[in-house]
Amino acid sequence: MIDVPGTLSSGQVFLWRHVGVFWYVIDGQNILKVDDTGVIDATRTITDFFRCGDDIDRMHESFAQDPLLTELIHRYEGLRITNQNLFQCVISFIVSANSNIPRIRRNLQDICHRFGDKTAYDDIAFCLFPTPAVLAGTDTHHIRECGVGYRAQHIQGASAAIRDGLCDGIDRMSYKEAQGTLCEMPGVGRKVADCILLFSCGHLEAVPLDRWIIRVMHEHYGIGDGTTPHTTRQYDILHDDVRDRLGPYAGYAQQYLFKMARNNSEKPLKW
DNA sequence: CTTGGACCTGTCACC
DNA sequence: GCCTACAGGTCCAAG
Repeated sequence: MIDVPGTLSSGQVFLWRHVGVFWYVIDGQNILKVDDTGVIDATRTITDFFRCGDDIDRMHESFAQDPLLTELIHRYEGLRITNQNLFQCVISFIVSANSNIPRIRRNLQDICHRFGDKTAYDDIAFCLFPTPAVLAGTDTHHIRECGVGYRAQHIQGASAAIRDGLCDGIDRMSYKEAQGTLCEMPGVGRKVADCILLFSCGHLEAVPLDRWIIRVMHEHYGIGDGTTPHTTRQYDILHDDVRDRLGPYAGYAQQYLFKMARNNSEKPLKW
């Protein structure tokens, strides 16, 4: 039903551990306990992290006219879009900018170890993700010690914005409205905003256009020229074309294509 | 509105 | 071993 390891290692989620037959996912101040059927317990609230309500059959139907996606939904059966804690998602993708996945994981783990509360669950030690107030009140010099470089200022600024209520009620905003709100934060441009809109706000029409997807859209669909857009205007134009081509489940389509692109790359994945 | 660069840090092909 | 390019982009100053 749900491909838990496949989903957790698909580049949407960075803070999780595989212990025995379970996976433990750090999701803000919450820790989710997961088995191969989905979330089975949590330290605070059991959330619908794997979006079990999504109509997968209907998504398959919407991909019926697309040979590549039709093949990919079978090859990667059970790959899901996640529904993550907003603040952690914001910081995760600010950290992801101009970086790479192994390093993103290290940076986020360091942030938890330095600034998050320590706790235990099933006799296993964990560090939670820090709150907006804690990171907002931390000097950028100390945030920088987590190896995030110039992103430290963005992390601090975005934390302060969220602490002050910028994103309150974002779940009730339209895609464009929420995008505008998110992009007010330092370090959040169109691509990072799309990650947050898709992985935390439930906007399935959001398609994060990273280097991988831009390459795939050019090579397999003839959309765009394969180079990363440099302006928000160029990004928006490309995003509209991609969304129109992939349909109402464009966010899911993006995740399948991203997985394919990474699996096809020569270098072994470092998870 | 478009173009050109800089930017922390780590890893990894090529010299 | 040493040097360069590049990594799930964003921001800022000029043209």
